[in-house]
Amino acid sequence: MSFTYRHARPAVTVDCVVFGLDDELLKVLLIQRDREPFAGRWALPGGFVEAEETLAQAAQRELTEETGVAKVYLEQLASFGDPGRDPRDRVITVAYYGLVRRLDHAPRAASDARAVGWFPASRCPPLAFDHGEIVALARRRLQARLREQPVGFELLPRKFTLSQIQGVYEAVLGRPLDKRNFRRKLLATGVLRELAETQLGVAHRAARLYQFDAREYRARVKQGFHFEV
Amino acid sequence: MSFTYRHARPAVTVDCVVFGLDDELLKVLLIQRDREPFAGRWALPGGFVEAEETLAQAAQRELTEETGVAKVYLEQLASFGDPGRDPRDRVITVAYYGLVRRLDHAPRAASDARAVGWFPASRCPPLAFDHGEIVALARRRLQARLREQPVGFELLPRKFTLSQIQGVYEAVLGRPLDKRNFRRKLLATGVLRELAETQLGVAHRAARLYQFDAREYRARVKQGFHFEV
DNA sequence: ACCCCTTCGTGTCCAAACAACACCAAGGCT
DNA sequence: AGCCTTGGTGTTGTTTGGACACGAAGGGGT
Repeated sequence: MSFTYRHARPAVTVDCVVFGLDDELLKVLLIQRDREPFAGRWALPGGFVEAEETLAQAAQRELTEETGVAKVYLEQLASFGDPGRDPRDRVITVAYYGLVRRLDHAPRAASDARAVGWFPASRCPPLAFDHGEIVALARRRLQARLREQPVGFELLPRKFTLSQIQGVYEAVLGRPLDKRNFRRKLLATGVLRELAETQLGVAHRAARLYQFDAREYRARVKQGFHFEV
Repeated sequence: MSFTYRHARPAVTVDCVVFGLDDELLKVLLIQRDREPFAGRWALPGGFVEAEETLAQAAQRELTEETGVAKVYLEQLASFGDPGRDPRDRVITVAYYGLVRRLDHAPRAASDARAVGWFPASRCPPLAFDHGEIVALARRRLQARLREQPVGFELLPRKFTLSQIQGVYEAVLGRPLDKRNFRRKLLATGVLRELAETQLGVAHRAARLYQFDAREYRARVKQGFHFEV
């Protein structure tokens, strides 16, 4: 029997919630839709899954097609499939969230995006479909992940100061942290490599630069180490 | 333009990883498939999403249709959609995981299940599709959830002893816990109501019964309380 | 009636982790 | 030279976490 075909098939899409940091403010990358439904509305970059790609590949591809942002750290968030979430038809979307170093990427609108922009994560414009809900979930997930996985570094340049990484945590968690306690705890994880360099071109004492040591991190994880801040 | 129809549509299914407890051993509810592909193989209960139901509803429905197990605590786990995970066709599945009080349910095979059975979570038979991978992820998620959300009670009768709930934690986490420390920590959360009753019909000193106080839990959460064991 | 066996229920101490807290140093700018 | 900004550093008191042992209760068996 053609069991496979007995059911009306929903369309399947992927959507990406991409976070970036800007002046210590957490922002989300959005596109302005060029087509109905919701033409002119801001929305998450995303689109239909093609036949021969994985879900994660589809997310990367759609993100790049619509915004020019490529090679991003992406992780699956959740799927949304309420009937009626898309007025056209039954559409089930698999949402991903990701983090980028904003300066490494210059988003440009393409594909069916009329424009691209960064918006404060806590104050997005009204979004198309149920994308507002997806962004809200992504923020909560990010907050939880940040404390248990070394993902905060993805928002910073490869070399960063301790003050910068503290800024990341404060921006995402939304509360100030104690400088001394934060440094002690983060350095105690042993996954930061202290560099010989310091900042350049700042109008005050230059801070030491650090780098996340992914190799060391993986080695420690293998031995049961659990990152936590 | 019929943008909606430009893409070959994958089929969308839901699958359920239902955990239950049995003699302090964590088990998973599986069905034996009656049809190709993988006829005769054990697999997760699940099936195609219908047009007018949410994903969560589809999960509950399929679970009940195939195993008779109804009204289960279910939570979305993740989606799996690699091309080739189903030999028939492109199939994307949204996986859910859930917890049941085993004594409240007497599974019976139905629909396209030839048989139903409970298997130790750490020693399942070879499973159809990528279901082994899904079970593995569900176990990891359950371990994490158990420590941060009061979900362990879902595996026990409504009234339980402290030794029983400790057994739940030991079964899921896979390691023994100290009785006095565990009790101190769990009671300190303040979400257990101590009942006037004790166990009946045991051949030794009867233990006091407790009940999870969901109302109190929600009230505390609203005030920023974070359950943790 | 007595003993036995099993499970219940309880408190202390030490170690580690955490939170609060303030001042001098460096270095560009005017 | 002095100013202004940010960098970098330790101690202390409090809280939390983990190790650890024994008498009490109560049904079963003799």
